[in-house]
Amino acid sequence: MGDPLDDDRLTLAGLLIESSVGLRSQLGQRLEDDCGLSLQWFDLLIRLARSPGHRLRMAELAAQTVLTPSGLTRAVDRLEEVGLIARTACPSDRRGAFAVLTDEGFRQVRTAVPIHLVHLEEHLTVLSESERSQLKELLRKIRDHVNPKARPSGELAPNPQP
Amino acid sequence: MGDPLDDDRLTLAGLLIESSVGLRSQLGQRLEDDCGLSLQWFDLLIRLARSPGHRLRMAELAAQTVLTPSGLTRAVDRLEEVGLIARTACPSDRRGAFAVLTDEGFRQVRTAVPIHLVHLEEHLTVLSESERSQLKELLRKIRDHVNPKARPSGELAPNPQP
DNA sequence: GTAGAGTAGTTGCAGACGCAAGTAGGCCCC
DNA sequence: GGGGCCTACTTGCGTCTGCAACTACTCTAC
Repeated sequence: MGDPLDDDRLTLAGLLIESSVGLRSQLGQRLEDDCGLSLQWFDLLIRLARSPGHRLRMAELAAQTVLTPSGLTRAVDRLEEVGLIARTACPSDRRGAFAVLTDEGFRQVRTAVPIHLVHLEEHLTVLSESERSQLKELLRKIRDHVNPKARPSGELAPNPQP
Repeated sequence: MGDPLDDDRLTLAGLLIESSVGLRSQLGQRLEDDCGLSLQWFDLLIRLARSPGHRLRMAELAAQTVLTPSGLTRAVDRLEEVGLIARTACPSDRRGAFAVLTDEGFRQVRTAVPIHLVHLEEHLTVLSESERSQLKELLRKIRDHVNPKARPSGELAPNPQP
């Protein structure tokens, strides 16, 4: 006992990573099968769908997601190639580019979301309603500490602090 | 409201993934800088260090980690190349191989763990002691549902059910 | 206005991964 | 005891990723 190899915090970090990776691979598989979208694409599309004008600056999108700017460039390349999103120039800053959802892109998220929710629910049945909101708040604390930039519209704001 | 694009469960899944990915990149960076180990290597080494005889079958190791068998093969190749682990034949099944920690490998985990714990603690300060154990139990439920195979020694057993 | 510093996004390159096919060994049953 | 089926691990191949270097533009100070 007292062996640092068995420290509780290692267990916690391990569980966080394992559950996230496991969930991602399960959801990704199902989404791919049922909608032909990778989880990554879905993630990008839904973030655009929730943004005003269905558009977001590249940098903003990169900050919200798991990707570096370089990774985002290629991901957007691929999505553009299949016509789900498009790039448009930013009028106020000619260096910048917007990624904007095409109609087809929006149509696809719209149909994918309910299906994805079914998959997700299958994995969340192990948690009660109150456990879910507990978990959400705990994770939010970690996320905000670990990647504060993701917050703006990474997810909808919680009840704001008074 | 009621828009499925804003469903609470999407937020929850998003937070789980974002916090895990964020944590991983932060911890990986620090560990790399301070110990010269990637998080992946550290993960493999510590799993071996906790196993009887500092050894595990390849398949078991693959199940516990984030890797497919093929990915594990290469990861072990690389670790073998730098002398942190070695492969040994399994006497009872000549198809199988054990990955076993070398002395140097064990020495490196031993010194890396306390450093890693410091890094980890920096991110966990946002949670109280009781929040940590709450979070641990919630995540364990998800992990067990999403990747039951990881359980055996993926982490130490919790208080067993009576 | 223009030099210099900083920022947005893209690309060359090398490393790592997963899938599917391959190899080698175990296991069962006739 | 040997054909057929399964399992453990490895390898070929295509894809994706991040880092660092690069281009193009903006902003500040003079």
